Amino acid sequence: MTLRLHNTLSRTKEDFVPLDPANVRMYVCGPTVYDFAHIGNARPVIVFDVLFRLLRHLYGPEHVTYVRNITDVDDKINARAAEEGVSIRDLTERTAWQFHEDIAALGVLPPTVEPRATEHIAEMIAMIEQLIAAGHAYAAEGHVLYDVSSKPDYGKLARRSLDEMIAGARVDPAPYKKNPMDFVLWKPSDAATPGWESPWGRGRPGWHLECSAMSGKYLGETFDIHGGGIDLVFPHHENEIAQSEGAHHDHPLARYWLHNGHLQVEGAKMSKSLGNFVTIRELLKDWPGEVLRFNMLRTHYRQPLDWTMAGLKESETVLDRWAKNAEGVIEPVLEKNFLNALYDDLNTPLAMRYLHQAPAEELSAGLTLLGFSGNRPMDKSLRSDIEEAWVTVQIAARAAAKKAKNFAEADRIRNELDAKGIVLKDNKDGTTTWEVKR
RNA sequence: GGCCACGUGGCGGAGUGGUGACGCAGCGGACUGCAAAUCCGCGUACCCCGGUUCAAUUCCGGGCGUGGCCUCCA
Repeated sequence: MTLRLHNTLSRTKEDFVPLDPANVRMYVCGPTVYDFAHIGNARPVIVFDVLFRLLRHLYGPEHVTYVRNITDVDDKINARAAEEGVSIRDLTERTAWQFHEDIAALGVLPPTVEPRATEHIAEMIAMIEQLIAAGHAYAAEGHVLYDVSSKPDYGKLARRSLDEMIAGARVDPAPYKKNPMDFVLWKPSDAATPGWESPWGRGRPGWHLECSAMSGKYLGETFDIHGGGIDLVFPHHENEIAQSEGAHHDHPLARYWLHNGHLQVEGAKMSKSLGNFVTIRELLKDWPGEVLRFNMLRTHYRQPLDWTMAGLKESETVLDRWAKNAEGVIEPVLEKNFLNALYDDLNTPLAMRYLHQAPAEELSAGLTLLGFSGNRPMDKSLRSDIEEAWVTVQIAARAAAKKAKNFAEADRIRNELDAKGIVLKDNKDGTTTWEVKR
């Protein structure tokens, strides 16, 4: 069974054949660091982490290069820094740090390379020069713009013609643009805005440029997989293609384009105006990171996902049981049906189906491949107000009461604990364990 | 307005031109002093209307609904 991936370029599933099996290369668009990452941001991070792990399994850990950037130059960053009265550097450093903490809690492996936009300004300027030389870009009033009419296949990823785009455009075209769809590669910065010296004056790069510059630097002109959220198909990825292919003699940028679906929260679009913006950080206060990860993988990555409290509870129920069942496995075994499900365009819900009736060895191996520790202890740290020693004493007292057939006292203790959110479980072997109730 | 996804049982969620995945919840049983946990067993579905077909939840067309993109966005 070979790996098959849904390619946005062709809108079909294709057999995955790497350019170089000794160096499988993947690029995923990372966060713009100006605020806490929300749960929607976590979806591509988790989904492509699973793909990263699967590729490492298939080709060997040392034969996969995964690049995920950090965007630390952006007008939203500038605005937020001004708002908070902090330096841009402080804001981006702090936010990047928070992002790393959050996704580490989700069981996400660090990528091979995590480049930052501000450290690749020279590469971006060089790329602009290549684009101008190739006739794909022009300077105008301190800006440099990409001339979309210079690339006949512009729109091939989004499957939209220039005419359609222009007809649907709702923004006023800037006067210095030759074509309303031309997009910015470089724009001027005033004294208060971060900027770098360039042949076109002091300025800063356009949003799309950094990904082209950094993917080219670390993965070469053509690499295997490019991933991101479905909203990035247009304009971001379309423009990345235009830039990279324009600068690289039309060599294709990436061979497989993968896009994850969006998520909703309790049936509604996540938006600031609805006040239902959920950050990873907030969720981690109430749920173990692995539960969030599990909840994300219960739905196929291309499907829309409704993020709900009920879903999280169900995820925790199943994951707790699995963790218990997989405990103490010495020799994990990857089962064929499970693997084949993942090979079929990362069908994690189907893969989990096989885990449900898998013996402990297969369960353990499956959980590990999906990025779960496989023997997660019950996370009691979420309720710091519970004193474990006291609970242990209460359990002992109840055991004594039961032995003396004083069931009224035994039940009283159990009820008291229950009122504090502690549920007792009498195991078959005569021991009693406890869990935190939700 | 233009382009594009999705619509499966109480809930979540795969998949398939013809035998009702799987999970959660629920119900019944075992176990238990009684429960919980655990184990065994059970039920209910394919948005609407046409079309193609011996046969459609699955293919095609239309409708409705939800969401995405077209402007910063995972």
